[in-house]
Amino acid sequence: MEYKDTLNLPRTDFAMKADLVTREPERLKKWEAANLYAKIQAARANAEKFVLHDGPPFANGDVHIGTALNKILKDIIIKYKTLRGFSAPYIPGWDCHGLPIEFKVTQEMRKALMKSARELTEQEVRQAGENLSPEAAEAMIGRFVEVQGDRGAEMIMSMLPPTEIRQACETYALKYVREQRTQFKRLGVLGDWENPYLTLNKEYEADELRLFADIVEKGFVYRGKKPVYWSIPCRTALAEAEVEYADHVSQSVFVKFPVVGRPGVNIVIWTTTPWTLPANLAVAYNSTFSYSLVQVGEEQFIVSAMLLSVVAGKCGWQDYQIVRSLDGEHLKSLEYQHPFCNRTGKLFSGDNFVTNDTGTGFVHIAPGHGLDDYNIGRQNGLPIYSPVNDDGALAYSNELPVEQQLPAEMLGKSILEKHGKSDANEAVLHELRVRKALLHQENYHHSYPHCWRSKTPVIFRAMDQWFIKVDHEMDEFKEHAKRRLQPDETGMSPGILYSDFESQLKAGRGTGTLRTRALAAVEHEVNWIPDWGKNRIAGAVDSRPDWCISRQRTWGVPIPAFYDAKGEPILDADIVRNAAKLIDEHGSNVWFEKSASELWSLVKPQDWKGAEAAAKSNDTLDVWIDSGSSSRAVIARRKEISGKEKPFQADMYLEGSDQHRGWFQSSLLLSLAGNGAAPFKTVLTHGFMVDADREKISKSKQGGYEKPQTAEAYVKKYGADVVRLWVASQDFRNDIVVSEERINKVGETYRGIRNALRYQLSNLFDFDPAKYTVAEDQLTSLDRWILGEFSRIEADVITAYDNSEFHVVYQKLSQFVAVELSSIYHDVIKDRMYTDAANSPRRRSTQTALHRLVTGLSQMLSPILVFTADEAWEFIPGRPANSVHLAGWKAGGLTRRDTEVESWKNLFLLRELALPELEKARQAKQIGKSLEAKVVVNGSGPLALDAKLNLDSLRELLNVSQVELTNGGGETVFATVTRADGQKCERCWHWETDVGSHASHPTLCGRCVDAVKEFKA
RNA sequence: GGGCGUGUAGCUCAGUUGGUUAGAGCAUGCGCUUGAUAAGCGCAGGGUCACUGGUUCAACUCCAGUCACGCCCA
Repeated sequence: MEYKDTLNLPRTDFAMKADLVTREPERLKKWEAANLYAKIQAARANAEKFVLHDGPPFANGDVHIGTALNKILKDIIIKYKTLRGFSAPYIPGWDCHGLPIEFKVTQEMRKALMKSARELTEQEVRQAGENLSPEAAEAMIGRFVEVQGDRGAEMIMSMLPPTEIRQACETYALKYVREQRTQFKRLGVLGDWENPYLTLNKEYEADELRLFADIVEKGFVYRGKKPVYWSIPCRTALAEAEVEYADHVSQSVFVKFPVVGRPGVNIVIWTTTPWTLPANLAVAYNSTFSYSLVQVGEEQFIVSAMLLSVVAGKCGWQDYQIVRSLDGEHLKSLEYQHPFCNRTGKLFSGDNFVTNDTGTGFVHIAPGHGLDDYNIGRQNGLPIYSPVNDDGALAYSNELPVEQQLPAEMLGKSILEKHGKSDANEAVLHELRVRKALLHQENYHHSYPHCWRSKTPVIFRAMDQWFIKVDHEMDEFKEHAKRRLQPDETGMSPGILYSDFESQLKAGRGTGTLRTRALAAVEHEVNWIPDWGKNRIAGAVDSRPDWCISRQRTWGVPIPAFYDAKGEPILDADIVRNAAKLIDEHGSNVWFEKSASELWSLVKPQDWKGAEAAAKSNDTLDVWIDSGSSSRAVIARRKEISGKEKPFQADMYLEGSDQHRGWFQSSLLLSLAGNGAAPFKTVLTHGFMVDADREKISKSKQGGYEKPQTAEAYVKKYGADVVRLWVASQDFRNDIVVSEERINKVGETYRGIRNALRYQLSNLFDFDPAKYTVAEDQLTSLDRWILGEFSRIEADVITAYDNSEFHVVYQKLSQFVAVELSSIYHDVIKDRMYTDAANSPRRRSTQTALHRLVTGLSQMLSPILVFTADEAWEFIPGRPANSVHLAGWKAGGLTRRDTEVESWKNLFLLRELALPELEKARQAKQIGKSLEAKVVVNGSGPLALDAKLNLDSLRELLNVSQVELTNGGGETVFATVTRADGQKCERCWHWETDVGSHASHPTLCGRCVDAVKEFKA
């Protein structure tokens, strides 16, 4: 008889090799077939809710590894909360509108047209314009014939109706929604993937406008001017992404501005855009610079001290003398006369853009023609004056009285350059020369923004835009509250809208403006993790200008505004609500399809007393309004996640730290203005992906090798569970390192965990918990020890999960698996598991512990290792649910008596004494494996007493054949090692003195003889 | 350039209110085992706590500055 066959060696089909790349997709299919997400929701139907609201990624391109990180973190939290018994539904979303998509789509269309424009026939162009009005179609063909060739594409594009572009954008966005959805699912993220929220859905658009209507109603929205990029040939405003920088030669000029009340004294200003001088309203200096007043002939000039010699050289000042030096204090009180307009201006400090490396130390300020200029203008109450018309020609503007504006001979002069010169520039320079105000002129080479279509230099030009007023007095809107009595379609009633605001007023907070109210909410009503997030968003809110919400784009939600015959804007809450209803039915294309008069008749309120509309607005809303409206369009709307008291409020938002200025802020401001309170209770942020050198991964390194940036690349190579474990392994509040080394290390840890699970499962092959479970007080001391340790780990892990410190979960669990389990418990129990009789109490005790351990471990791991934990779960005998993701958390550890804990502490002290001795014996070739040894514990005292009382446990813990005690050596306890007595038992490999004394089994020890007798093949 | 962060062994993390020779796991090297075996166990090596200066009897820890990196602005 082969004694080996009488052992209870481990058996399992749970594979050692993970093979995640092929196994995970199979499990995914299984989950989908079983409708796992729906089952989980049903199982938690009546449980307390936890709502994590998904920030929508942009529906463009493959899922980036950083986006995957975000989704995985969200999924870990959702799965953990579910595990702990919460109802935690997850509704994923996508941001679908916006310039990047429109840009890409129109570029593709343009490319296609470019290719074929040469071969297009008039017939084909006619067909392309089929849906246009007859006049528009005629015009299109006319222009096509006129510009046949490459430019034909441009023209056809410019004639394309917005609905066409919008249709193409929608198709594009939906394609990427589908692709990204597949990629997100592959990561193991469970959610309502069949019903995600899309900002292009008509229901979403309608709810967004309903929120907007409330904001309009409360008086937050106004029309004002702001400089935008303007392309003269294309007669359109451009977005940042449509501007490309190219070398350009500008006219750099020094101009003298006479100081009022100081005859002969002049400031010398610098500009590279002379045509903006008619719009000059101020001059900026740098308060940290020193300035010099210099005498040149009859005149005196003020310039930066540092730049004086350069300026003098350029202006040809032969001998000049410094009269005195001046600083910011002197300058801020000065007033100057405009060189050719009938008005004066003042000086302001502009330290962040007035430099000392070029120019004169004074920069001319035209608030209607530059961003720095605009900010200076806004800060100091100057009009945003832009005397330029749509054709890019100088013109009167109604910000200033006509008599203060530019000389009549400049009117109509074009800014557009031809052969490097523009009429407007020439006219201004001529005027300056005539008035002897031009001190110096030269060519200036620099990088300047150009229109991507026409390749001409763009100009900065202030245009009318819609704004949300951030310093709007919020108690003004109490009056508006009385107007609305019925809840709107989003379920938001005036009571909800205003009650919270009232309570804030009573608490002494939130009076004043939207800005101060937002800062109060940031400070008192939202929990920011990590806490510096609070500073971050407070800084953003504190410093932000009014929110410019209009875009001159096609792919977005239309602003349902009109203009009357005089061109005055009409924006009214009821009109917006009616438009919302219309869009709810037909989608926002209706705004682009129907004429102004048709729309007006559809949305005009019955009791309308204002002016009649003559034209409709063609602007769309900033996309940050889209995603920022999700508190209404998603949280309040979806029954499964809407809050009880505040329907629009979620428990948590979780995004990258860049969203403090982005989505967190837009959501907060819109919700405060429109809903009355913050949309989130807790905001959790994570850092960004960086490579092994801690630089951002998009940066391509020397040598040209660029790291894969899509989630798919990593999932295909390592499997989703390893990617997820890697996400969990690092403190995500800092930056996350993505490197081969790191992921490989995590892969090692994964294998360690998987192997521990496998070992436990393989020793439960004959364990039926219903039959063999041993009561807690009957468990062996060793099993009680490991379950006690497990209890400690459980508590730590729960705390770590609750604090969203997944790296602590990772550390605790991986170290527990490596130390307490693998190197101690699993190693020690081999002996009893393999050699005891199958049904012996000692073996069943250990199986009871293993069963509890593997169940608990699978559960604790399930939020992170979503596939592996579920795979292991299927092998657990008598498991309480079909999937690990369906089961509720049940503590697997136990609490031990203090005396027990104390004894075991001592046993481990003894182990620490003995192990080095065993190692020495091994090095000396006295023994090989520990079972060949006998350990003698010498000494007396409590340590020795515990050894005496737990001799069997100690022997197991040391994995030796014999442990003996002697009193020699006094108080100090020490261990000595010798070879074990007796002979090696063939079956259990222990050295025992009774081997040979059993006639039937001469090579076995007594314990094995008994086991063999009981053995049933 | 400004704001907000981060910087502890090769890697990922601990490190309490300042208080012994700064810890853990993994990885590495050397052994043991061959009844978890493309596994398991043991032992060992490895750190100017980014740098500089200051406070203190004492600094990884507190203060100031520098450098590097990230995010957001300009």
